[in-house]
Amino acid sequence: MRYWLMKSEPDEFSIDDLERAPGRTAAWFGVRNYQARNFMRDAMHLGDLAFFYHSGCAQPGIAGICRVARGAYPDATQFDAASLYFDPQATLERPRWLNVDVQLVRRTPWVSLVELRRHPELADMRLLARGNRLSITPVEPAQWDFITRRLMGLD
DNA sequence: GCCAACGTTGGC
DNA sequence: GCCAACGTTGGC
Repeated sequence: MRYWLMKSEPDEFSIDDLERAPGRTAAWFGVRNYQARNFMRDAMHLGDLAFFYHSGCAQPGIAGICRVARGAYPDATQFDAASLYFDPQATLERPRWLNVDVQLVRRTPWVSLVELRRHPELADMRLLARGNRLSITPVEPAQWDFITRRLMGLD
């Protein structure tokens, strides 16, 4: 099993939205970056755990934990001409973009970006790399344990 | 609103 | 294949 960090702008889709979704499960749609898509396609598996990270807001940071509830499948919004995420080059036969489904496991004590940066144990987190903009990044098991145990106080 | 950093596009 | 121009991300 692998660990991930998935960014979402709370104005677009927040942890509250996921909590309110049927079965606390929703499609992680709208990823339009090949590297992030390939992570979903090639490396994400059912049951993987991910931090739900709020970006592009006043208080960027981790707000909860979710689980991959369905492996990668075509993102419906690429076919929807009315969607912000419409891609005229995508076809049903040859979809370009994928998404997974995620289910909320739990809200967690909030861990800010500033807090994450304070800890040398997390210095190698992909999220914190200079210039990183990837919306889906891997998290090492040791980093996951440090954040969940030491910073969130979870078992 | 600013701007650094990155990804994509398209002319050549 | 190169690379300049442009668009986007996302923290501040």
